[in-house]
Amino acid sequence: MAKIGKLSGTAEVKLSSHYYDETRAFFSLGGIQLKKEIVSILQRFTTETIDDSMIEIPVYTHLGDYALPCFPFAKKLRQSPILIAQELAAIIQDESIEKTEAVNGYVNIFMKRKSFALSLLTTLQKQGKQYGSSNVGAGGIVSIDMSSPNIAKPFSMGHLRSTVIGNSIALLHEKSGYQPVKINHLGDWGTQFGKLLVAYRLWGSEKKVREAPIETLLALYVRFHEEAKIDDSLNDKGRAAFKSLEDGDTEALALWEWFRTESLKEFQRIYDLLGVSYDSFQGEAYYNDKMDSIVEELHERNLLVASDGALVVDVGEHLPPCLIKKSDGATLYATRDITAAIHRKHTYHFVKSLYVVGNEQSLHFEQLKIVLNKMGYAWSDAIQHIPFGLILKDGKKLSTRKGKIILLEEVLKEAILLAEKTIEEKNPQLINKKEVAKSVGVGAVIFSDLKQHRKHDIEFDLKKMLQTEGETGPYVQYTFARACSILRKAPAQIAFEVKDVNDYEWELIKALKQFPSVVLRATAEYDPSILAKYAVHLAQSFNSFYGNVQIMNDSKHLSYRIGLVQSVVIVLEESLRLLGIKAPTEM
RNA sequence: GCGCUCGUAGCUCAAUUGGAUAGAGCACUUGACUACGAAUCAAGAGGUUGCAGGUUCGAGUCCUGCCGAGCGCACCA
Repeated sequence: MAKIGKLSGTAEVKLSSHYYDETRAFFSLGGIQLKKEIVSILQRFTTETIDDSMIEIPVYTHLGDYALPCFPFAKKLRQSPILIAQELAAIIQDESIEKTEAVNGYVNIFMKRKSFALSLLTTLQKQGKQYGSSNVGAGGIVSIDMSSPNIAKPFSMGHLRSTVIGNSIALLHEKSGYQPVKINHLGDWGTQFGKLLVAYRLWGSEKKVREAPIETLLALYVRFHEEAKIDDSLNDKGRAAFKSLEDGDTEALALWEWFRTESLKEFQRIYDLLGVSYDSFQGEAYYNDKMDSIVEELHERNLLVASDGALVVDVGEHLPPCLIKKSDGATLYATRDITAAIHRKHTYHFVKSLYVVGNEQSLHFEQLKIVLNKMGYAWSDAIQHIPFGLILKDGKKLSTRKGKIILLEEVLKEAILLAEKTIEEKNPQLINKKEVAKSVGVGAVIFSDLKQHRKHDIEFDLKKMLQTEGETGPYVQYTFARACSILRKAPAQIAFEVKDVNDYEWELIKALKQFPSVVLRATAEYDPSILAKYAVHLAQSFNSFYGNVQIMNDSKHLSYRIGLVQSVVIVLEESLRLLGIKAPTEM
């Protein structure tokens, strides 16, 4: 009943408080600390307690750069917020503040643009790519379970999400001072292989598999499920075949090994395209000989219960029990995942263990954590499911079993082809066309996935995915290339001087200033979309600046504007890198 | 039936975690390339935030109840 909601509610609270701690930690660091600076300035003028979280950035530029809403003080001071704001605005002054205004109960604060800009640009020049880096992770190891495609099946669009989200989360954690360990937990074990073995023995041919491994194996798998609908005994044969595999049948093992090798070859091609690498490929099969001792441990702790011939762990009234062994003695997904979790803890001593796995598996991870907790492992709290929405086609889930599937490789190829055509049209004398087309095409696909929040289901739309205009990867890449182009033509320089700051430049400077906190927030929330949206925002600010301000033909402002462009180049490139997207200097 | 995740412009998504006039992109209409890259920029139009209550100075955001969508609910992973 309501108990379930309560349980998951607790988990949510934990998550958000964790995020809050990291944000806190960030503001106490030496990097960007503007909110804190503002707080300490404001605090001098009132006895009321002011917190970082009370400072906000106004929606409109004409309302200032920062604002303090005075409503929370009203009740205690027994005075109208409008008056409080007026009083505060009248007395606040600081060398970094240009002016303050009281509007509708807000104190609006306008910063001194010149000194603000000078200090930011100086910081950026000094720190370069290190800008936005921090040590909130304090070197802690974070294992990330990601991608994890199933052997003998094609790499589908569904696995794209886990791969690119996981990759970006790893990069973000690294930037924030953690040590990520990327684990590709291959789906290379389980009843499905028993079914595949049966199908291969019944209808398969060695020659065909050699010619087109994945395609042939997929066809066999789909056929199995079609025929099993009519002949249920096939399912029993599949289960039996898996059992014999698990018991070490040499002929079955040889076939399995062969299927696995062929699959890995194909996957590697895609990972090369995406530019994703792994620290471990230990899939489910790796844990085959490690499960007995775990089952034994469960038994010793009196957690195993016999139920309809199977062995289960009771995880509470409101959840279905966690299945450890089937009635035929074979293991299950949960058995392997429990074993893997313990093995990872022993191997990596992680401070966090993340699982970038689809929304639909949240029950499994809930069970996993409870079982580990019942085993006495306090670190079960460090396990965190990072769910994401499904890729839907016509509003429905894609299903391998029904052969309803979209191949990632074909989507990527199409994207690259389109990028090639666009380059041919817009920049035909570009030197390394192929390489750039790859970066842009793949960038478009990755970005279209990362820019929306993880948890949303995505309706698959090839046209949208290949788009290069508007809020897209290629838009950000194009902005970067444009900025690089200016730097190529600009005179080399070291020092710069800020004469004045116009509105276009000011927007850009404020956007640059946000980067470190964006990185931290994206890390803490395991949400690359925050960074992707930021990258678009920064690119928009730059393009607006570019379209309205003469950079090269104004010697008075030249040095400072070049410095600004250099800063944009640094932050855009770093943003794209953290998303796992390449940034060509020309396109 | 129960649970999880959601519901914002025609479409895809934002909204600084409860703050000011709910913002972008796509598509549509219009304007700008002898200033640095037009994969761009500038402008226009587009809204009862699924519905109904509640909490408070203030709700797209929090609470309750409906309606709708997707996913999940032991021998698949």
